[in-house]
Amino acid sequence: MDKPPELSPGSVHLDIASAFYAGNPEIATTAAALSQALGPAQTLPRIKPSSQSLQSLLMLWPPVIWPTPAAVKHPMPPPPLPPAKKLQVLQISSVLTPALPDMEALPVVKLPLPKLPVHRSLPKLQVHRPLPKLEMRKPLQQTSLVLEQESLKQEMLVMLLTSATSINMMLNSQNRWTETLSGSKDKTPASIKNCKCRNSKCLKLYCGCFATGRYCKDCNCTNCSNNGSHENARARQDAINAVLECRTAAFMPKAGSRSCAMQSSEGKEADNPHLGKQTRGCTCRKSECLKKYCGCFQSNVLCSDNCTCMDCKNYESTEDKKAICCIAPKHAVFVQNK
DNA sequence: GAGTTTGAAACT
DNA sequence: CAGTTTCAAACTC
Repeated sequence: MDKPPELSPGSVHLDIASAFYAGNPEIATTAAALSQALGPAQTLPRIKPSSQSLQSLLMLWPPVIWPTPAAVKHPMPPPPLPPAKKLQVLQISSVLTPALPDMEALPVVKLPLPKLPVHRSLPKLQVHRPLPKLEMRKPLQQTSLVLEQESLKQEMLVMLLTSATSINMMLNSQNRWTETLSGSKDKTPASIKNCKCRNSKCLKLYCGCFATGRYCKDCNCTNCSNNGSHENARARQDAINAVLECRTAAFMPKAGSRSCAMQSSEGKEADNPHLGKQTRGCTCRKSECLKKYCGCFQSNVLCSDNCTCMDCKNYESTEDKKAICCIAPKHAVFVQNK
């Protein structure tokens, strides 16, 4: 089984393909193809969680949906790929159009072009002619031209690149992601979209909106301070600071999170390469990791060695798993041994 | 829709 | 760092 690429301590791993595995199985195959085409993964410069660099950390807000451990550790066979949706590409692209010219004014962290890991088990991309040189910061209009002119595979490649560019922009924006996502017809589950927080003021990770870096909008929460209003801006920023100071790896997907106290006492993620990366796993006790209580199950990934769950049945070839897969095809996508 | 169960986050 | 409490989502009826 392939292991995830070695990362320097504290570094941030940008693996778009796996990210899409976790969040958007529909284009998992394309992600795999892109991984093949682009080569091995690269890491972003390490960011130390010092107060001095807090501003830099904040530029990573809101969080990017990172690959879960199982998605990285167990490259999985891609699900059936639906027909390419050109309309989707256009929707995503609209985020980058001059309709939002102020995006250009945002501070930009110059990130190396993310080279994605090669998943050996994934199908090889059949390229009949050399692909055009990929340009991450290529203007959108050029990207669209390529989209129209190239073959279907290249079209899907561009779609991923566009998404990758969006991720890049998200990394450089604290609020734009929120605005663009909430304003678009994203596919975020309604349960995550609309929180019902009562006591946390939507400024703690209990709140799904806050935890995913979004403002509350059309939620049923009470006493909300995560609504983007001017008077709450400071409180929200303080909450973000507090969480980031506690855990630089906060807001990564559920998989082995450590409590704030635990992390701060350990204090040195750099000494432990398993902290601060996509090493979070579930700790389920009663759900057998077959219900949405389980973060792994919810993310459509199998439990991994990082999990400390009990009576886990969220692994390949479990009869219970198969049964649930039949009932809920959504969760039948990724099946791998623990 | 109300009440219960669950696991993560927060706290001690 | 282990144990407890709080919290909100998932689930059941």
